[in-house]
Amino acid sequence: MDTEPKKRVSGCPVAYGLDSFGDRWSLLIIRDLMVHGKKTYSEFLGSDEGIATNILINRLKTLEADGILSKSRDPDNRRSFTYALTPKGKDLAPIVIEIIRWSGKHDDRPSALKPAVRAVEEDPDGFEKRLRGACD
Amino acid sequence: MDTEPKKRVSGCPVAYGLDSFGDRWSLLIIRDLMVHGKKTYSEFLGSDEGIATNILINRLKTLEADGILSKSRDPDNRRSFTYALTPKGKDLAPIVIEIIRWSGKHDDRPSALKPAVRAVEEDPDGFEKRLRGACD
DNA sequence: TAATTTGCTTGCATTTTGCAAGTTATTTTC
DNA sequence: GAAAATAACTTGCAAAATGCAAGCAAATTA
Repeated sequence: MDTEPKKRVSGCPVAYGLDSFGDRWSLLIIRDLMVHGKKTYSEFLGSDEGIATNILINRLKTLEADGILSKSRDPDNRRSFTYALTPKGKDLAPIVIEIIRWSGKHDDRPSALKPAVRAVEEDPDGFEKRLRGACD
Repeated sequence: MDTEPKKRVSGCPVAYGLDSFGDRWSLLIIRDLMVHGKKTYSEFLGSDEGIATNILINRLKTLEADGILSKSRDPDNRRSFTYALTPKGKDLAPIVIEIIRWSGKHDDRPSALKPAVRAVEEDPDGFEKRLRGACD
C-alpha cells in the first residue's frame, strides 16, 4: 500500500476527526455506503464525483486500517469484495447528517440537490437510523 | 491570492460541504474561532497543529470568499485585523460538535484531550450556544 | 530611533492528487 | 471451451497542493 497522509499529534478531537476522514474523498465514500447503499469498489468508482482508481483504493485501505470500514469476500462472486461500515464508521452518521443540513441551508446553486436535505428535515431520527442500517 | 482548490459540481450536499471546508485546515481555524475565541492571524498561527503562513492566509481568504468568515480592522490597532464567523460560519457549530463527540468516543490514544468532549456531553445545547457566541 | 510586532509574500522542495494505461483472476458469452 | 467482459487492483508520470524558510512593509512599542 502506498503512503497515507500524515496524522497530527495535537490530541484535539477536531484534529483527530480531520486526520481520520478530513480529506476530499473519505466522507464521499462513507456517504455512498450510508445514503446510496453502495458496497463494492466498482460501485464507489461509479459515483458522480469521479474518484481516481488509485485514490479510491488508497482511501478504502486507510479507512479499513482506521477501523471505519471492513472488507469481506462476496460469497456469491469470488472476484468481488464487500465493504461495510463498522460501528465506528456508523457513528459518523450524525456528522454526515449535519453536513447535509448545513449545505441544505447554505448551498444556493441551482444545481443543489435537495432530496436528502428534505429527508433529514422531515424525520431526523428515521434518517439517522436509515444511514446506520443501510450498510449491513 | 494564489489558487484555491477546485470545487466539484455534483450537486450533492455532502460534496458541497467538503468543497467548502473539507481539507486539513479549515475546520481547525473554525475550531479556533469557536472553541478558543481566537480572532487574529497571529492567534491562528500559534495553534498546536502548526499551520504554515501561506496556507493560513490562503484558507482565511478562501473561507472569507465563501462567506464563512468576515474580516474587519481592529479599531485599536491599525496593523491588526479581526476575523469573525458569519451566520453561515456559525451554522457549522453542529458539525464541529458531532466531530468532537465522535472523536471522544473513538480516539483511544492516551494523548486524546477530553475537556471539550465532556463539555459537549454534559450540556450539548449550552455548548452549541457557546460556540456560536464565542466569536462575536 | 531602533527594535518588535502584525500580516502578509515568495521561492522552492516534498507530498498528494489526478489521469491513463496496464495486469491478474475470475465470470460470462458465444 | 475459447473469447470477451468484469472486478479489483497496480504503475508511471504530470499537475496541484502542502510545507518550510526566508523575507518585507507598515504600524507600534521600547
